[in-house]
Amino acid sequence: MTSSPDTEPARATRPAGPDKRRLILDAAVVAFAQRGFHACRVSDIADEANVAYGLVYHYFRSKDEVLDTLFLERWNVLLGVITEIDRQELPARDKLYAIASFIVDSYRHDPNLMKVIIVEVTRAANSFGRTHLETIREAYALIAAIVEKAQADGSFRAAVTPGFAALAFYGAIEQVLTGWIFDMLPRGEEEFDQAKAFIVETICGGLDADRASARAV
Amino acid sequence: MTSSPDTEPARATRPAGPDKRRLILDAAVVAFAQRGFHACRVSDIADEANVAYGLVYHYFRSKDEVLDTLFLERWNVLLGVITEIDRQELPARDKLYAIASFIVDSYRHDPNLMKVIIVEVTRAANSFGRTHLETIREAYALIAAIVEKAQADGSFRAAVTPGFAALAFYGAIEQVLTGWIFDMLPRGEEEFDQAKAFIVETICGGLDADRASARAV
Amino acid sequence: MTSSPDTEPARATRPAGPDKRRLILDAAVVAFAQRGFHACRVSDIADEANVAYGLVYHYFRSKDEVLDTLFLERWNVLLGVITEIDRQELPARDKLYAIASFIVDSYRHDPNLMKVIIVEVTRAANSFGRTHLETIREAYALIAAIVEKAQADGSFRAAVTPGFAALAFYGAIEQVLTGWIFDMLPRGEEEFDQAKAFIVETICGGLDADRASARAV
Amino acid sequence: MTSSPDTEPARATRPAGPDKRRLILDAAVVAFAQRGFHACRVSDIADEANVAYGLVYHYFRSKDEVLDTLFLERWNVLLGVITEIDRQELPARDKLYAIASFIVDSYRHDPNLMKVIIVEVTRAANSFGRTHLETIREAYALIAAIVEKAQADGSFRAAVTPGFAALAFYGAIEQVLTGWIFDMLPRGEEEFDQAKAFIVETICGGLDADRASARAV
DNA sequence: GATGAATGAGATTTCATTCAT
DNA sequence: TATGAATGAAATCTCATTCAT
Repeated sequence: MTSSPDTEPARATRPAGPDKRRLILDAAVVAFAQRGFHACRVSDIADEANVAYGLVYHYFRSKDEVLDTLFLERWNVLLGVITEIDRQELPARDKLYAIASFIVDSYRHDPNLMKVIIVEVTRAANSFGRTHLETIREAYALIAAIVEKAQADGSFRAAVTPGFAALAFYGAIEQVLTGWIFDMLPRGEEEFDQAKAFIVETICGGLDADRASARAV
Repeated sequence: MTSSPDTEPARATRPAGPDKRRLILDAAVVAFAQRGFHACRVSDIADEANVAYGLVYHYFRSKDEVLDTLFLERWNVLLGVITEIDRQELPARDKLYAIASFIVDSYRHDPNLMKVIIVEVTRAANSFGRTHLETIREAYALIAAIVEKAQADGSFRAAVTPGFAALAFYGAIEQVLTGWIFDMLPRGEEEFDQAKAFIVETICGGLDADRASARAV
Repeated sequence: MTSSPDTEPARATRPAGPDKRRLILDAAVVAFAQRGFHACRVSDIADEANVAYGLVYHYFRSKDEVLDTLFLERWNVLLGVITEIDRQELPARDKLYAIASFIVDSYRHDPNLMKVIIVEVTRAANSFGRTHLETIREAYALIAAIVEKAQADGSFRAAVTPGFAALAFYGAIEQVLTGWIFDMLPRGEEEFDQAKAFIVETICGGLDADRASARAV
Repeated sequence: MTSSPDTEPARATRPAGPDKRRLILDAAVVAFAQRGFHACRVSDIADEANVAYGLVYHYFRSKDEVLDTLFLERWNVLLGVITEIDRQELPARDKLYAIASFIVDSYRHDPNLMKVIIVEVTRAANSFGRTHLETIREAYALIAAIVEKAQADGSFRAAVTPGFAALAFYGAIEQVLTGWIFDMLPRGEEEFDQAKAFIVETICGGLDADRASARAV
């Protein structure tokens, strides 16, 4: 893979040693994943991090800010990765594969974090999702741009709009992650790799045996 | 459309007149959609319904039960509709179109209800989603069965498993609804109909211009 | 026995037939005994009586009034019985025995009612006990009068004041009932009769083997 | 007196200074005594202690736990004292006197606490009394053991069983306290001392002038 | 930096009581 | 009489946040 899913930019700007701020963020991922953001008390985070819960307020203004931080940290990595992928000379299909691959690997690497991001942010229409709407959108836009270019150079059909294609593509990914999050789908190295392929295959290849049927409706 | 999205079975089992229970359920949809389940107080529901909030507890054991009721009512309609669609003599692609159509029309008819169901239940991995997991799964299974039969009769390629195809299909739909819910996508009669077509076109037709590239991975 | 413990004066003033008021009172005894006055809802009484709970408010102004009625009904019977006993030509010891006997038989006849009266009224210093203080006192006064006369005629020693003797006597009875109420003491015909004798024996006979030791302190 | 009634073991295990936990317990005694456990809100306790009511939940899991703590603290002192008294070389009558003395002095020292314990626990057959049944029983058992030994060595008559004698003895004490609690009996140094003597005199000496009448029944 | 005692707004839920039918 | 839908005051308990140490 071009980009590793475990890039942790926050660590770079912080001194080595017992970084309590990082400790708290990592603990928050576990705690939020386990109980959900609302049901998770600040003291649950602190317990998980083995620090006094007053310390959480030393590093973060509020419980919300902890989640905001987790989301932005990770989402910015995603945006960077997509941008980087798009910069390479690759067929659109391979770019989409690389993106799916990065997200699936993100889940493989830290399932709790992806669970929190999806459940508590990207689908939370009344709270964090609304707050971070623009940031979330950027990802769709980058994917749409990839599709758009592919349609322009003829490698993708123009049957659907680029924005819609991006939506469907990302939706398929999120749905697969949701399947894992809910224990509805088996997890494992093989499953992860198969999922990447299937996502791209479904969205790019389509289900129809006979493409003639793929007339615009 | 074969099946109307506004079937309301509960109404049939209740006497006519000022059905306060229905009134409360409908008010809950609005209140939950507006503020989210957690941020919504029982008194918000009561205010919306113009009843004393004690009455909510006369008809429902708890705030949870209100959401459970809303979800089950609607999801059972969905399951019935999918079953009905599958029973008809139609190409698989048309069945999928009918399903996408029903869900999109459900949103068109009552966007708040669909918002609540998606945001508070089908994606709420730590609360209601977990509770209703089996019920949610049934829908995927019904869709997967449609794909499976189509693959057996050769109308669909076997590039991906039926379960996976169902996931991607439903994921695309939910993502489109999420786009509307977040005001990221324009809404309107045209957009709704286009979405139905695009969902099916993407999943069935695929993005690739050249199907040769659609080799199994 | 001189006086039967199951006199029910309320019944006399009411018409025969399906006396719902009586039904509710009897149901209240069961309900209060089972859950305690506070934990018992008005609907529990109604359920026990098999009537709608609105009816409770047709016959009684409040939940409190139901308990008040139960207590007064029974306590007035007790006062009447003690008065009647005192009127007879009997040794004081036998009078005390008759009183203990009546109360124990009351418990034998309707343990729930006595439980409610003791637990919810005669020991409830902050609620009903305070309300009915004067009525409760009358019983002690009647007993004290018996002791006083016995001391005057020399059949009882004057080692303690009559009021105190009455208190100790009634306290012993209530404690025995409490033992039954809590399932700390075995219940049964034999135990009931033995209790009557033991109460009188303890209070009148004393524990000391050597009465010489019974000097005033 | 051998044992002081104001032993406060909890204080020993806590640091000096403004012990808020103790403060809350002491305030709870006042508040429970004043309004009764049920009518007393947690905020009444907090007000009485001059702390925010959230602090009550910092130290105790629930309002129930506050009462449980108060009861157990005091009852364990009682059990210790009775055990200690029994260990001494004393006539049974003097042991009973010492016990009555301790309990009466407990009331003299902290009437509110004894009121709460009797009204809300030892007589509360449907709530705390049931919970602490075994603990309450231990006191009766210790008293019964004293009587039993006295019967064995001939200093007490065997007219009644030890268990019954213990019940009557404790019942007389509780009834006297109840008299004070209800303001039915005058309180004062003289009355307290007289009560101790009267309780023992009644139970041990008996009321009968002529012991000949004290035949076993 | 680090701790956790202290605060108090705010949520759910219960249930006595009223009242239209 | 009899019913039970409707009301809403009030109570417990939770937990984010502050702050003295």
